[in-house]
Amino acid sequence: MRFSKTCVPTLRETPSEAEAVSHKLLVRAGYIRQLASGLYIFMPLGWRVMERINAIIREEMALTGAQELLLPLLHPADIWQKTGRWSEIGDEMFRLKDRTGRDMCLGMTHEEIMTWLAAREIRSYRALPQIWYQIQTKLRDEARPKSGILRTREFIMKDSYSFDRDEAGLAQSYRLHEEAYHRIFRRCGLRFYQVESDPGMMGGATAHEFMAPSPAGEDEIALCASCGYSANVELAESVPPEVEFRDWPYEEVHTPGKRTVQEVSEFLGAPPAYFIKSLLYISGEGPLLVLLRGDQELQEKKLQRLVGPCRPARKDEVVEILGVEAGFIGPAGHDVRIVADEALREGVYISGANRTDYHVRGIRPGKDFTAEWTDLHIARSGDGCSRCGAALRVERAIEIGNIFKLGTKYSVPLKANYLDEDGREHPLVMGSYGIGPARIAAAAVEQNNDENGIVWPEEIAPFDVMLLPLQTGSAEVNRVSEEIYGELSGRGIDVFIDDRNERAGVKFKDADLIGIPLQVIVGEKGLRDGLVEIKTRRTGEKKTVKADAAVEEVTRMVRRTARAGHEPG
RNA sequence: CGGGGCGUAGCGCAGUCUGGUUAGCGCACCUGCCUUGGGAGCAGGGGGUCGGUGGUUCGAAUCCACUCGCCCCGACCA
Repeated sequence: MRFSKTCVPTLRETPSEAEAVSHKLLVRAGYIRQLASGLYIFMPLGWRVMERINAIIREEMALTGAQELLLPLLHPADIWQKTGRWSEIGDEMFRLKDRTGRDMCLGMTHEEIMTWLAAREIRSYRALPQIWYQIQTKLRDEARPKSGILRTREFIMKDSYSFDRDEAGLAQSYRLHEEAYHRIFRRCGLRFYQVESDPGMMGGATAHEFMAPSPAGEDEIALCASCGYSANVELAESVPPEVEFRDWPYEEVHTPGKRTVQEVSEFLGAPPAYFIKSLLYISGEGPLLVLLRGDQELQEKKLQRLVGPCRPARKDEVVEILGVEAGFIGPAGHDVRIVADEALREGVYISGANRTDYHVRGIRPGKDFTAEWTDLHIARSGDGCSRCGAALRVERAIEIGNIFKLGTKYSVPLKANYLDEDGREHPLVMGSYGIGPARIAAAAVEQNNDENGIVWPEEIAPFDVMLLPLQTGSAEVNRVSEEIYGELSGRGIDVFIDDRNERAGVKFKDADLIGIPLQVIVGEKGLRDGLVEIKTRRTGEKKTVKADAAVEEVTRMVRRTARAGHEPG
């Protein structure tokens, strides 16, 4: 392809609204343009990257035996009503009416429609298992689109769905996806982790996320380098640092106006870890008291998994329910349900005295109060791994894929059943599996860039080679360039030739910014000795070769990286 | 949805507080000369309803009200 005939609007300056590195670079290098908040246009180079990613996904999905199909993105409401999600999901679903007044929505995901299809077309155990997938646009009216193409309101997703006769079959389909995802992300050149995740509203028990570490990510993951434990911090378990307790006797202390752990800690001269933090929450089943060590934070997702949807109590509710002002709540003497973090099981603590302006020192769990013990705190870097005790590391990461065991959550309400050998009817056991190609692209840029621009991983770069004829006025430069261009193209190598009538400096800058892995530089200077240069974008390394050997050498370099990318994970 | 910031040429910005020439600068764009291995130079040129609406005023990019849009933090996120 020729630069002069392609719309690649590179920018010298960073657009002011861009914050994330990938956003800045993708806009500057002419890959994407924004239409409105959370709505992006993929320019020719950007779309090539997406298509290359999708091609990898298709190849690897084919190896699982999955079949590609395409579903509508405009859905009738009644199917979503049958599974209950029409009412469960709030403003995040785009809703509309057709001309006859029928309620419709734009697909945020396709469990309902896939299950609807399976209900009609799968009858027998003989047809199982099935894996169906599509690469389709999804629409979600995000509360806050952000970071360029990392979180948008309209985005392309590869979503697949497995249908099995039982849990064992589902486990197999799940495993096939795990393996395929590892191959896909590896080929896309990403550093990533597979972590345990919260199944959330998807239902089912098991779920994993694929996370590409990056400061631009929205999630945090806890990792153990020693035993390999890895989980989203929403559910990551950890053992907070141990504390040397003091053998305080039980006594009330006057703490006038000191409410927060921080304030009382300073006032009494005892570190926060010696405190019990008491938080009142309101759940569907009534109030509950949540206890944490003073140096820990509550992970609300963990609490919600235990007690269902809940929220912090208001100040007036605290007084009404516990009979004490917030700030002086203690764990003892209440008849509400009490849940406490594991870290509090042992020790001697200070906590509220359930009396304004007083705290109690010398509280002993088990003796002075009882509770349901569970892991409720937020895992932090440096905490001990709950499996092996080694130090955990917490990193920010971009979610690039997820896999869920759904079970029969959708097949039951949509009556997606099959008949077994004995003619008995059973619901299909399902899984669902997503990948965001645009997030792969963004994560790849986040992880692969330098001060000059993008450094694409080989397999997802828009082209294999960027060819730079430095002097378009020179017949010799043009002749050699066109020859190389033609021969490489003939060998199936994708070449982008910068045939613009620009100065050499402009071409170098744009080539580095755009980030194609190899640059072939054809200039008058080199040609005087019959030489051209091959530059590796990532390392900046340049090698000089005879012009007539360039095609061979480039072919060798491209094939080598391509092979490396295909190695199984 | 709460908090903060910003809307002036394709991009990046100044001017707004303290109203008053023809609204300015850099980059980009067009023409010519010159130059040509890391975003050249000189000369000339095109491009703006100052986000929108309404108000105050002799006079509004500038002051006031409303409104729309975009970004960031948080809440949210099958």
